[in-house]
Amino acid sequence: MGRCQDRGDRGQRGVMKEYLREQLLSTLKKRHLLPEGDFEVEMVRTRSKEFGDIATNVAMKLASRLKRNPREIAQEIVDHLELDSRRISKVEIAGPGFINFFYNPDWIYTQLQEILEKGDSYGKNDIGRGKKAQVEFVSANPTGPLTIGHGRQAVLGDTVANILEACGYSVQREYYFNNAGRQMRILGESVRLRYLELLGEKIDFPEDYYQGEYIKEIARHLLEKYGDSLRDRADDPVFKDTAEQLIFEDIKKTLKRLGIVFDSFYNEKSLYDEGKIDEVIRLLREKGLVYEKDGALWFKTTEFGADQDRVIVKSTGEPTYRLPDIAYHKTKFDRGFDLIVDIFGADHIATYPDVLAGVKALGYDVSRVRVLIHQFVTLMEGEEKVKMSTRKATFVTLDELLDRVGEDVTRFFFVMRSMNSHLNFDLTLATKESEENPVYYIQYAHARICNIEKFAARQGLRFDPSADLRLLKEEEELDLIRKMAEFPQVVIRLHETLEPQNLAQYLTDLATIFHKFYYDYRVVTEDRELSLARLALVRAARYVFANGLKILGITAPEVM
RNA sequence: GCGCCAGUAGCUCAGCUGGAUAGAGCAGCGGACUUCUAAUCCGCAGGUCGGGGGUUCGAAUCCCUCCUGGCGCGCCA
Repeated sequence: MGRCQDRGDRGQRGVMKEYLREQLLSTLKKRHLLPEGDFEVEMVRTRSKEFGDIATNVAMKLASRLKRNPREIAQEIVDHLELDSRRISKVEIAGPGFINFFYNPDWIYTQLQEILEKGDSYGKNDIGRGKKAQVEFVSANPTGPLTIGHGRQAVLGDTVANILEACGYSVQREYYFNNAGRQMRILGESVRLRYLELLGEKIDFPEDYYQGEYIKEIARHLLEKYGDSLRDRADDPVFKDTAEQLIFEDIKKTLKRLGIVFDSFYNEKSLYDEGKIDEVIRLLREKGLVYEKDGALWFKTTEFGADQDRVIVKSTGEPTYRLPDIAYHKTKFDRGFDLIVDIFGADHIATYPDVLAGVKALGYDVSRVRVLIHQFVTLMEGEEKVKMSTRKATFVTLDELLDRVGEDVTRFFFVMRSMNSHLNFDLTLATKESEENPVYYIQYAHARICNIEKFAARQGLRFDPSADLRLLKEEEELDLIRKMAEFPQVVIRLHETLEPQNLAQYLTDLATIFHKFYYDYRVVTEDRELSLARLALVRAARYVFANGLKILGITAPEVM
């Protein structure tokens, strides 16, 4: 693991990229083609394999600065470029002036070899080695079951955490909640009223209380446990506390189904109890960043680019939500996280700049914070749009979705699209679509490989790492290796973008190439040596599928 | 009025930070199982990348402007 420098590019492909970049740079210098000022030799992906494995656009970028024909420049570069033929077997000029490089097949085999050697750890890197990261997500107050909307955030957050783990970070998954606010007070009251109803009292249940059936269930639970002894205990915290406890259990159970387990639950209330709220006020006061007006305390967010200052303590003496949020984020820094990821729904788009301004005001390095905003899931019941509200109990729970389409499909569905896009979720089509879900396409590839290995074992053939990989000469075989070799770069890119759909996309592409190979060639043939080489090939593919699916939190079945 | 996100095939969406002929899955049409799993493969059809300007060798991608949809813009959280 020692060879990793602290740069983006790693692995064989990265090494090749650097090699070509250096050779090109020295050729440009030699031919006095290097312009004044900044100039980067850029290596780009090729559109398809007929354009080689990797290309550069330097000739085109130089054309305007040198006022010369790009193809002519490309020709001059190629004529004077000295390359190791063991690495690059062919160089071509194509299109408007691309210089395309073709890897020597030997080089491709070394990439396959690397996958086989690394196995389960292939694709991982140590960008985050020795660093602590925290991902905060879901963070729904325990006022009701998780909905499909929460599901998107839950899966997104957990997948981001998986990505960071694959990059060597030590990751903490945290759930932030508040059990002391108005919402929770109403929750407790809602339960109490339903309890009284069960005791036969006539209750006028307010419209803005929690309407869900689960409130009645909690009330029944109280009735069984305490009988009618709570009838006149209007101020007893037991209503709220029991509701909180039962709902949290429910939430955790749902998350567990998706394979999501939080390392930490952070209660907003503790910020008050431990004096962290007052501390923030004191610090901001010392820095002269707050002032009083109209009986309220204002934070000078305008000094951090906002259009107006914000109230952090109301004239009633109560803090606004901003203050605990800032104090909470302060604890993230104080707890020593090198990378802090916040995942919010689109409705919080306007609040996070205030929070960042707050921690910045306290002297922290805001560049450690990555805020991921995801758009909402629009739930469709056929043509009908369903407005979801926990309060009104017009929601479809995450559990119901899991019952209908299953855990793997749910996870894949929520990360196969960009978080920036609205997700149209037609419930009536969910089950039907799940039968054709692309997640099966990927899982099937993995299962097929497992089956091949079982079949081969029955023929007395087992994966042998010393197989002669040079027997893999077919285009489909080389395509598969090329695609697999991209995997470490994909993970590095995931670390940069934190956009899991890139991985979903990659695995789908890889599965396409694998299935095509499978259809065209048999792994187990009469030719023992070739069979061993192909067994090594599919073993490598199995590693990549399994490693990729693991990051997505999706099972890699051996049989389907 | 202001901010953020989106607008790409009939539908749902990708498009790797400005590259070569814009892709996939559904849906439609036509083919492929005596074979290691047909949850697969092959082919056909489907596009003024919301409209209009601009930047440059080159734009779905960057800038400006307009249109449409979503989410926000509180001494609510």
